[in-house]
Amino acid sequence: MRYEKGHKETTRQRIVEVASRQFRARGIDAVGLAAIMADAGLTNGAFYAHFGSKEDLVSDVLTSAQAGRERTLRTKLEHGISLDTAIRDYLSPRHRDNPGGGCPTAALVADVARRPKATRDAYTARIEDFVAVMAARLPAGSDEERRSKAIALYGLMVGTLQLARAVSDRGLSDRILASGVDAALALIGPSVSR
Amino acid sequence: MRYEKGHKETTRQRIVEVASRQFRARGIDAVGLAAIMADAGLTNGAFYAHFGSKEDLVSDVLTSAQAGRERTLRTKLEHGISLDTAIRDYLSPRHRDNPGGGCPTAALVADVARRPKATRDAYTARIEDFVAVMAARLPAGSDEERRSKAIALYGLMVGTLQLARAVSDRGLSDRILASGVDAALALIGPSVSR
DNA sequence: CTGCTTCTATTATGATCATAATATAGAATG
DNA sequence: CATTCTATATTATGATCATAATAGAAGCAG
Repeated sequence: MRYEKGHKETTRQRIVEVASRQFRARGIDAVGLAAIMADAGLTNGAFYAHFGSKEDLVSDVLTSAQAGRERTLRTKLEHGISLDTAIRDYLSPRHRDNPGGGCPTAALVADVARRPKATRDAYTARIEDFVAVMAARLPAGSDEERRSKAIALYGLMVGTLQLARAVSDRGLSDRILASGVDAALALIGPSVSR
Repeated sequence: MRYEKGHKETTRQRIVEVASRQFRARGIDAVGLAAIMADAGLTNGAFYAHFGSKEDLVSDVLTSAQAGRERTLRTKLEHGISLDTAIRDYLSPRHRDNPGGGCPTAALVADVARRPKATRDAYTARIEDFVAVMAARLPAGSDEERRSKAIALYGLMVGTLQLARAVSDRGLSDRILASGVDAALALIGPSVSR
């Protein structure tokens, strides 16, 4: 049947959103197209009306999820929320316990490293933008120094969150998060609004 | 046919080693048992003479790989290699370009977070030991302070290496590694042998 | 040197995978 | 109002998945 115009775009976005959540929660390779489509209220075969391949979807998901994260961070920072607070939110039990709705990089970096070049190209561009947003908020230093610090800070946050998620002992996991916060704040140096 | 005693244990170890490399290189879910067994010079069905399930193998691989890493680090440190050097080795292009032979945590943490409790329990114990080895080499501070720093340091190293691997731009990747080294050294503070 | 035992191979299972061809409903277009 | 167009459904493809049952070959115990 033919649907009202705009329907296809809506459906496509729904597929991306559903896939985004499932990929982050269960890993890219662990999620089949059938599961994604069923969750989007469609069947198997409808997938190829929207994407050329699963890899195309993966690329789309990574791009939109990371761009969404960047937008959220920028909005927060523009509304006066400190970088310190953003770091504490990132390394919070709430974020740790919600991988499906959380940072796509923390959930999928290792997976990204194994994907074809086209996918990694798209991801790389989003990472550069994201790091730039963080760097702009860092106190003191040359542009290159701030950029370097932002990169390491992001690496610290991503790695720490992943460790906190992997470990099965709740107490240890909490301490991992706390250690990450301490180190992150030490790394960015004395900030105006602590 | 019946083989000389000890043969089974040898074969089992070979399976673990092959799986360890493949898991780190391609991700746990992306590697099938058939590929592992073929690479070990055996066929599909021989697997269940050695392991009860794929998950048992995963648990074994994580444990042995992380324990191996800890042993290597401890040996290095005991032979007078500085923590700084160990960090530089970890965040080197060589390590980045050899995921299959590198740190199992950098390659598989996110995967571990999605595994059943038994697997995560085994992994958690290995991580605690690993962090203890690092903490023992940190300068100054109380035991708890050193432990906290060691955790964050490991998180920083893991996350940075992952970012360097995911990004498709070689120059950016190199800069990510360099930023990670700078931040790591800053984090551990002034050390005796820089 | 015969027969038991054990490790591995062979083969089979049904499920699920990504991908694709065909079918159909119904809105858009004339 | 008839026709064309298209988003989705249905169904099928062959590959590969983890797991399992059966078979066979050879070291070792008697």
